[in-house]
Amino acid sequence: MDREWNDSQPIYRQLRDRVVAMILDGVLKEGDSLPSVRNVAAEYRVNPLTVLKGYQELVDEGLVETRRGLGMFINAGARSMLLQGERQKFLGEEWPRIHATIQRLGLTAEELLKGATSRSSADATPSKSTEPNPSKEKG
Amino acid sequence: MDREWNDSQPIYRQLRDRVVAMILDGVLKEGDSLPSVRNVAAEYRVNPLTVLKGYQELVDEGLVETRRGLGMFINAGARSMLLQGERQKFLGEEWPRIHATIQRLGLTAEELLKGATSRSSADATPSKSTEPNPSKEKG
DNA sequence: TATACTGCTATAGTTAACTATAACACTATG
DNA sequence: CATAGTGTTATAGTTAACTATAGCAGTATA
Repeated sequence: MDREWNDSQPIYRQLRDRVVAMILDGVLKEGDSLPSVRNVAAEYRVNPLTVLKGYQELVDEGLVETRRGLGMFINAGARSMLLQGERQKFLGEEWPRIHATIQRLGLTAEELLKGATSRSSADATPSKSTEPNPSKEKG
Repeated sequence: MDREWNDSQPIYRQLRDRVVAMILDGVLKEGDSLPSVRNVAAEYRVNPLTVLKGYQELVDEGLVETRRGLGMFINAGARSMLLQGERQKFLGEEWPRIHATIQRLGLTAEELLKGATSRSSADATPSKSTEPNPSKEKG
């Protein structure tokens, strides 16, 4: 877990996404309590209200439940709901755009599957040519 | 070109990305003029200032040039600059996150990169199991 | 000169995201 | 009761994104 934020999306949403990731990864199990609003706020140096907002999204999605005075707990079935819902969202809304980008950049499956997970540098030296998609030739 | 916007990113940036896509796709060639600020603003029902802001990003990136009274024109070398820069950005910043998501959802990057293009419905029926990453077993 | 295109600036207002600070309400422990 | 942990609400301020509206400045044509 890095302590930094992406400028391309609001913090509260990134926060929500991290919890989702932790549930999917099994780091947080059903019945577990989420780290407290104040703790998270302190750890990430973020306003408690921002954390709360992220957590509330999870409540609204039915993934998490609040017990007053105790904390927030992951509901039973949260993970399978997530697996289904997030898959659908990803395949339907995100992947098409991503795939289009990949093709536009002339990147190959090989290229992407090579270093993939742990890599965060990037050589930008694809195996093909410099002319990726000479298909459309508008007049 | 659809006339709609994504809530996950500011309009001016999406606008910039569309022009970039058109350059990469060869729809807009070097030397060509961009559609005018006012035209785009009218067509997409968006404020001219928002369009201008998107265009200015392109100018700042050195992809586009302004000729007062005439319009904005795509610079020579814009496409190869883009191919290099966007590849690097994608491989270094976006793909690692995307790949992590794919794995979390129990999907395989291979499969997505193979078929995928024209699909936008989403079945949520991956070839593996329903338990994607049972690696971590926190106490 | 006038007309009609360009990019661009100026002014001003709305909304969403985020912030700081404080206090309230509930639960468990002592 | 007090204490210390939860989530939650209230108040108020900053910033970025977007909007509406108007006008300036340059270019080309007539």
